[in-house]
Amino acid sequence: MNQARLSDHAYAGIVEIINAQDLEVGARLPSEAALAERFGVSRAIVREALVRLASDGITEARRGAGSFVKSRPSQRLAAFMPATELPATLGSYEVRFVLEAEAARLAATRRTAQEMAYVEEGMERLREALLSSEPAHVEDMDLHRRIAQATGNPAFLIAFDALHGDVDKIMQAGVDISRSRPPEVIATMLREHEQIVAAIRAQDPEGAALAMRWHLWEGRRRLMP
Amino acid sequence: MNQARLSDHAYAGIVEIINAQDLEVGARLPSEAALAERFGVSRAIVREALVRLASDGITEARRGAGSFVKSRPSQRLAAFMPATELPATLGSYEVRFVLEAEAARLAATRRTAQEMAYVEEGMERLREALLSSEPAHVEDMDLHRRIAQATGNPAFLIAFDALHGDVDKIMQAGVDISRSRPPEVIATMLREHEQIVAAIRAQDPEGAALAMRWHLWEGRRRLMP
DNA sequence: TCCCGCAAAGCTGTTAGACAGGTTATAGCT
DNA sequence: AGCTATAACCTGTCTAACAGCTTTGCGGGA
Repeated sequence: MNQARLSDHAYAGIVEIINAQDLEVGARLPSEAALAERFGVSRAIVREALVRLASDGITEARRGAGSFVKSRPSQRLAAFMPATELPATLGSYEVRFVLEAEAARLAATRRTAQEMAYVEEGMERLREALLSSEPAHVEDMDLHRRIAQATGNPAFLIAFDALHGDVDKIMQAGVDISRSRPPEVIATMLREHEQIVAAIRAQDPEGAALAMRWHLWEGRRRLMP
Repeated sequence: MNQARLSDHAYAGIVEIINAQDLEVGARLPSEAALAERFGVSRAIVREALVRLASDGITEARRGAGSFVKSRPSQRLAAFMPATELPATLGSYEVRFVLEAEAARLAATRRTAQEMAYVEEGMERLREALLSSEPAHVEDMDLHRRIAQATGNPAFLIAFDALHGDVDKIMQAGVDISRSRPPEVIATMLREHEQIVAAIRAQDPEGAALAMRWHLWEGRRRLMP
């Protein structure tokens, strides 16, 4: 791993100030200079942390006035709680069931020819990766992502990418397991994906949603029988 | 709106470099000094952008070596495409339908007494805010968030928070509209929320999901009749 | 010719100080 | 008391510099 930047400490420190001092939404943070002194770093470092906090929607800076709390970070996990602490093998699947099944349904409904080609390309890559019996979790996730994209609705990608870390972890685990397993498992995974893509190709919304749900369900079972 | 920071331009500029020059994952970006010169800003600004890009998982900095592409941002919209450019009034709703309906269902299934109290508290705040005929979009969103939290599954919160910006924008618009509307609209919104909470209280999964879907559907209709 | 080692150049990480331009609070005047 | 001007403070940005790490390239030895 990369060693932590000072601005990461500043980021965490500011979050802790908000939580520990129970700053309400709208409350003003200490000035950049004050924060710099408190953390024993330069103002530039504090600014790097504040820019991240602002882009994470936690704070908001008003020129000349100060930085203000925009939303309490107390339960905003994404930014600083590592994915390992989530009940990932179960938790993320629950969200993926509904999210990706709906994405598959919509992709089947209104994919353009171009989006379909993009999905097919992802399927082809996954096929090659699986048949070479190499770890294929990157290609796997990429195909799911392409399907989300084929909905034409960026909001699906936003939600998908937010879960990216967890999804990644799950698939990594899935690969580690399936690699030490008979090849029929790999063939099954391939078939499941092909059914999803086929339904999208055939513009069959219910079939696509069903195939996606089945695939995710089986995937979870493979992980924790 | 707040006027844009220079680091926002730098952020978008770097993203564009990656896309336009088709930099593969692992490719090296121009040095901070080079980027600063290209954008006509100081190195500090470029660093603020790079820290954000790194925290967004798009780039990775290696001390002494440079910054490298970690994942292609081509379609990672969340970070730099302003929510206004999304088909928010439609797009985000599509995701919220499935996501929040499922959250309501699960909340009804396995909420603890403590989580229920947390939801009730959010409902009470929303009631007060609506009855005082003040803008209540913060309380509105907060209640939805508490329901997502009552699932006990952090992944729902992650997905919810990812859509936070859009949801916020939608609700803001909703408030702006409903404030200039007859009070029966406000009463209706209140009733819809109360039905959702009541279903969760009664541990009625299907009722909760249905009420949530109805509420979101009506909410969208109120925005774009 | 090929390989190894070392030095130089380049890069990120961080600091200090400065100034422009905006906001807030205060002191003084009416 | 109410208003206004001004001073104090804050964010946004720039410049210059240095520490520590990595890569490059050159030169010498085998």
